[in-house]
Amino acid sequence: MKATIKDVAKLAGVSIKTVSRVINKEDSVKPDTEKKVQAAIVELNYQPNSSARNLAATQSFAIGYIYDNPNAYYVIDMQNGILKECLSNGFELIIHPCDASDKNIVAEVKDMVRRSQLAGLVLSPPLSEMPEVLSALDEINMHYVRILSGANDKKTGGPCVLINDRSASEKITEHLIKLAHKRIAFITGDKDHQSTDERLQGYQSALKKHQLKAEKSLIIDGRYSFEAGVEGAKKLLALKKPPSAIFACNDEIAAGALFAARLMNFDVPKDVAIAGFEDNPFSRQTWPKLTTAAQPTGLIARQATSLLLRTIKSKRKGDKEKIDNQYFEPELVVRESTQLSE
Amino acid sequence: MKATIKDVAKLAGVSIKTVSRVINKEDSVKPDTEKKVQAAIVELNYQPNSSARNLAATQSFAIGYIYDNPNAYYVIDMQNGILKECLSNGFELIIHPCDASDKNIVAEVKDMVRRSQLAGLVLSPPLSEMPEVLSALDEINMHYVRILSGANDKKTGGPCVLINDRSASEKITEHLIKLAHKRIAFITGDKDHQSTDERLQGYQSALKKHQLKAEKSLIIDGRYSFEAGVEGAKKLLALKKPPSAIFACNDEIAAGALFAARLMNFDVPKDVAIAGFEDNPFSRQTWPKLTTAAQPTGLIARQATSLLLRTIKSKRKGDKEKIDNQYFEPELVVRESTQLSE
DNA sequence: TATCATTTTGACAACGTTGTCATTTCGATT
DNA sequence: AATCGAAATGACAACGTTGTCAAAATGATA
Repeated sequence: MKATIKDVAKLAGVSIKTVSRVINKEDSVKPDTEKKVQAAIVELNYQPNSSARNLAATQSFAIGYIYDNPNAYYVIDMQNGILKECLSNGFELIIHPCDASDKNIVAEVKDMVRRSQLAGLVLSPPLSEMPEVLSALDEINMHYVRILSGANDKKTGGPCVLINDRSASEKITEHLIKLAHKRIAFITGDKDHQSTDERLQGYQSALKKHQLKAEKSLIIDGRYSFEAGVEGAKKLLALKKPPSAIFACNDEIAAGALFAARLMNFDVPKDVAIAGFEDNPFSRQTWPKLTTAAQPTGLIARQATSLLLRTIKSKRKGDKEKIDNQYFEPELVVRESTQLSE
Repeated sequence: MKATIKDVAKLAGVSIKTVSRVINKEDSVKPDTEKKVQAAIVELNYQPNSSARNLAATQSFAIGYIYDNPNAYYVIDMQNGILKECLSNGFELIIHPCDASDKNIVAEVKDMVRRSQLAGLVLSPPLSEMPEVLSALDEINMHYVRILSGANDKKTGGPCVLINDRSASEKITEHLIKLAHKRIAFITGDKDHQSTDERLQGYQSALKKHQLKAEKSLIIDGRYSFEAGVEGAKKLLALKKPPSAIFACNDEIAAGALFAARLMNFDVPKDVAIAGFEDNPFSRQTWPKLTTAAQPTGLIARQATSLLLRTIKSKRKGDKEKIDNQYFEPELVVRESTQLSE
């Protein structure tokens, strides 16, 4: 039969409440007592009943991850990272797929938070960038951590993990410039995603830094999709003076560009160099393999979750601990789509 | 403030227990009473507290999805499908990534089931095919539903959703045969995955049916990975008499084969046709696009979950309802990697 | 109308934790 | 040794549901 806290208490010769204190890492337990309790826990292979915990405790031990991201690899990496951090802190994860473009998204999020009695929320783009979602969460006083593109802290409720897409974008652009490209085109992602802005700005600032003209006609409005990449690249390569390099806002677009280049008989990278962003696994499986910028999604997820849990715990204790934002910078990964290896 | 069952009871003018009965769809409630209760539930926007439910009820209202599958798209589709079915039945989903090749996998699964007090488990390949996992679950009397490749019911504990990979594999092979290919090669997936067997058998039986010789040298041992596809296809295309078509055990392998063909200056599909399996999203993003077999993963997941929940509920009531297995057959999707569109 | 079986309802004790507050123990200070 | 304050522990009532079993309402039958 499954051991309860009562059994542990009896075996350790202490009260139920003391065991509870040990489980919750409260600090007013003598080291001696704690050792006894821990031993009993191990001996009985005791696992706290999370339902009972959630019921009795004022706040719950579950956080949520709401995602709307067409990139399955990203979601899985995020999810696994969050889960790891949850597990080592005695929290549970409730996942919830959603459609950010749905008009009822705010109600949906609120509903989910209520139904699952969450203690907090991990938000990734595009949800982490939607003011209406954020203010709804602020209204009901829900903790959340946001993962988003941006170099500096926009003022908001909760803590953030910021990905410096702009700087990484500069790196990619400079890599192309170093390869002597003068006419570098850019295909954007969804207009309302902050990452699109950041990456575009990085591209533009790199051009400026190296005194290259940013031609309007070389910037194509796209979306984060393969098809947008195909279309965008087709337009670019059909120009009277086509660009010698295309920097796509993410790998999917870049894969589309690769496809279009092939279609129009442009050799990559000889006739046109192509670079992506995100280091999606398939960026290693295209021909040629894609130059891109890599971010450690799993790690980012873990750190974000850690931030969130710390916020929750500190609020519970009434601490005024300042939780600092975290910063990440994607790294340049050079592959054959821009530079043939020798 | 959040409404409790007590508030609903008061508003509806009945006892708490009656409300509980309505929530749990027990049958001994008068239609009149039920209507009143439902109205009160709606008016108060009442949501049952799942922790309290799980604590009080003998069995829990949570099921688990354990996955070890390198294909993120598959996992996400599965997960979303399971989640939908859970939501509409008042169940929660606990997800748990794992490594099926880990020696401690059985202990890990058991532990997870205990910790989260699950009512049941959804198993997809390769976990759904591991006897040691299944017997461990049988031992602790845990309900589960298995999703796996196979045409007919292997005797086992729980219900199954069976995917007829063999028949789909025959279809692909016959498609190649109809295109006048005589020497069709096959690159296998992981040896210990049932899907590898099934697909290989489908390939072989199609050859036989059309009186084609199954040359040993044209069957290459691979794994479910891009790299295995590259290597396998390299070997095949380096043969003195290379095959005119390659049928890869899944899309990732096929993408690798495509890569190798390009590397060795074989035009696809003119010099060599290539087909995959699974209809992974990226099979539409390769050059040329991959011919493959598509299965409705989300739907499969929902049906499997429905099967599981029915099993759980019927066992609870002591019913002896027979739960039937479900069958799916992937469909042939013809694209440019085997046949140029006109 | 009286009786009985059946259906429908309700009272109350679980379930396994945490929160609150009272009590005990301990060490330092007089 | 007596006193005090702080640290450590414990007793007991929550938390919001479901299970059990008894009570009330209903309908059928005599």
